[in-house]
Amino acid sequence: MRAIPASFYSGDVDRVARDLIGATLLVDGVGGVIVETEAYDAADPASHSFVGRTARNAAMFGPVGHAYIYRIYGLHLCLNIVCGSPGSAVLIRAIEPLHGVERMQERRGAAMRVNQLCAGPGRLCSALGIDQRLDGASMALPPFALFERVEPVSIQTGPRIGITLAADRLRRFGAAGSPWLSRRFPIASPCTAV
DNA sequence: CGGATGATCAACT
DNA sequence: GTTGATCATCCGC
Repeated sequence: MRAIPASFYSGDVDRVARDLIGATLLVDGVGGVIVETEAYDAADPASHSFVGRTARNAAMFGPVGHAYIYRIYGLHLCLNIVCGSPGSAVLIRAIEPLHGVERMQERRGAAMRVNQLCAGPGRLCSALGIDQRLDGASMALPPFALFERVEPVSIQTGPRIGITLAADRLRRFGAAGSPWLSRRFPIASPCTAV
């Protein structure tokens, strides 16, 4: 497996969000293959960075390839990877659990169904043991590890989830037909092979 | 099953 | 005081 270099994150955020589908994400050896992402940037009303740099979103304007982690709805954490244009990032929404599934189950509870372990940004952070202190940390250094996609994937596009502003933009990307998605894509949404 | 609800934090008005 | 890039649980079919 080839580690993802910093150059991977330059250029169009949507392209990065697409290329991260199929990549392998590990936190302290626990993780799997990314199957769902969303793209955000400073020109996007739905993005935290739309209002400019603040204390919370500072990482979004920091080094490329680092993590932007924030708390949502008072309880859950979400993991983003900072991209080339300032204020842009990719939200990691779901992965296929492959490594350290036992540790994930310890964290999420044994009752949790395996296909729900990492299906959603909050669940994913919980299962991988991500905490807010990792905000701003490099995705290329421990405890993180990121590896490039090896197999070709069919990628589906659709509207982002939980968004009210700019809800019509198709900036959610997923491995077509994957059983590990947080939600199914609307039928007849665009699908491209990569 | 599907929809409603409450949990609980931090940024911003 | 309000509002979220959410999730687990409860309740009604």
